[in-house]
Amino acid sequence: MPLFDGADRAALHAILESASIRRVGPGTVLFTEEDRASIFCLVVEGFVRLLRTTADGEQVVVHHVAPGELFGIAVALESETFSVTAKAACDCVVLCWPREAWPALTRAHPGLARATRRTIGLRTRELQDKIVDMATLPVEQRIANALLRLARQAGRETGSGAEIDFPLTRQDISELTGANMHSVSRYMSSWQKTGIVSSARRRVVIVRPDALREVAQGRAA
Amino acid sequence: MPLFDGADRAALHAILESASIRRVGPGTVLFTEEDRASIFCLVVEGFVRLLRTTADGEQVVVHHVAPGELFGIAVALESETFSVTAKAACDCVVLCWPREAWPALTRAHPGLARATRRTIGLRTRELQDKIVDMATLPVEQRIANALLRLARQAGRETGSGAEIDFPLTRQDISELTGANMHSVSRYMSSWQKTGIVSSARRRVVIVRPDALREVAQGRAA
DNA sequence: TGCAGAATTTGATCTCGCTCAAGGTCTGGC
DNA sequence: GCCAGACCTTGAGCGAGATCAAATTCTGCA
Repeated sequence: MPLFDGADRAALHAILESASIRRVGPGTVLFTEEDRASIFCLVVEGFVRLLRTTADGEQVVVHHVAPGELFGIAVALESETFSVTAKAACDCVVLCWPREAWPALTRAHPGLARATRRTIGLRTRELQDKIVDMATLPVEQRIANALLRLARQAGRETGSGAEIDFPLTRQDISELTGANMHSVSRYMSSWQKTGIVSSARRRVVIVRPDALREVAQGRAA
Repeated sequence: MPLFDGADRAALHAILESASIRRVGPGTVLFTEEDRASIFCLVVEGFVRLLRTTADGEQVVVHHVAPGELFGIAVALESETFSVTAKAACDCVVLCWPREAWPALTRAHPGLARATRRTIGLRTRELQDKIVDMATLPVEQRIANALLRLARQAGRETGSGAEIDFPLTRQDISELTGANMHSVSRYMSSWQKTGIVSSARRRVVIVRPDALREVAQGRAA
C-alpha cells in the first residue's frame, strides 16, 4: 500500500480500524453528487464509476476508479459536496473514512497527500482529454479512444487480447462517449467483423490494440 | 490579496520580489502544454485562456483565468509538465514564480494552499460541466451555456447588460464549445435579432441573461 | 425447460450542424 | 484616406449520426 508510506503494522491496523468497509454489488450507488461529502473512499477491489446525472435522467460517465485509487475526495478540494455520483461497476470492496479523518491522516502520511495530488492531476488531464475528443473527433474515433483508455486503466491481459475487467454494455459505452447506443453497437459490430475487438454481452476484449489505435487516429478502417 | 493571508507589508514585499512580472499583449503564449512546469503564475490583470492544441492544429479552450486566480499550478499536482497552453486573451499583467518557490510559499501561507485546492476543485467541476454539455446538449444550448459561464466569470455590468470583459471572436466561441464557427455566427445573429445578446466585432454583451438561460435549457426560442 | 427481461443488432428515415462558397464590413497601419 | 487583412454573415447542399422501429439473442430465474 504505497498510500500509507512508512506505516508499520500497528499504524496500518489503526488506519483500517478508522475506516468502514463496504462490499457492494454492481449498480450500487455509494454517494450522489448532491450529497454532503461526509466521507472519502478508496477502492480495494473492483471498479467504481463516477458519473453526472442530467436533469432529464441521462448519465454521463466521467471516470472509472481502479483498485488502489481514492475517490470522493471533495475534502481534498475544500468542497462541502461531491461533484459526481459514485456507482459500483461490478462487485466492489471499498474503504470509507469519515471526512474528519482527513487532516490527521494526511499529516501522518505525507505520501497520502502526495498521491492524492497526483491523482487529481491525472484526472484533470483525463477530463481535458475527453473534452478535446468530444470537441474534435467523430463518434467512431471517440469510441475507439474510450476503449483504449479503459484498456489502459482496467485491462486484464488474456491470451487473445486485453479484456476490460468489468461488465460493460453498449449503453455504458454510450454514456462514456456521448454517442448514441445504436451508433456504439454499429461500430462495435464492424470492429468485431474485422477482428479488432471481440465482445459478447457485457464483455469487451480489445484483440488488436494497434488496429484500434489506427482507428482512433482516423488513419484506418 | 486573500491568497497571502496574514502577510504584513514586509512579507508581501518579499513575496512580490521573488516573482517576476510579465506584461503581455493579446495572443501572447505564456507557456505551452509540453513545457516543463518551471513556474506557476497568478493573473493580476486581464484574462488568460487555457487551451489544448490538437495534432492538426485545432485549439480547444479549457478555461479562462480571471484576475486573482492562479494558473500553471502543475507543481500543486505533482506534475513535471503543464497540461495546457496559456495564452493571453487581452492585455494582461501576470506574476510568475519559479517552481522551487512553491513549498516555502505554501508553508508560509496556508491560505495559498487552501485557495489552490479550492480553485482546482472548482475547475474540476467546470470541466465536468463542459463534458456533460458536450455529451448531452445540441450546439445552440452549448453556446448559450458557454456565454452564461463567461458572463459569470468575466462579466462586466454595463447599462445594457453584462459585457464579456475581453475580446471574443466567433472563432474563440467555437473553440470554447466545440461547435463550428459558422454555426456560432448563425446562432449569435439570431439572438442579436431577438435582442438577447448584442455583439459587434470581438465584443459580446449579454443583454437578457434570463432569456439566454431559457435558450440554454431548450425551453425557448 | 421455458419465459421475462435485458442486451444487442440492424434497417429506414430524418435532421442538425458541418462543409463549401462567396460576399460584406470593420479597423488599424501606412 | 485607402488598402489589406481580420472578422463576420449568409446561402446551398450534404452527410454523420440521431431517432424510430422491430427483430433477435442471451441469461437467470421460476
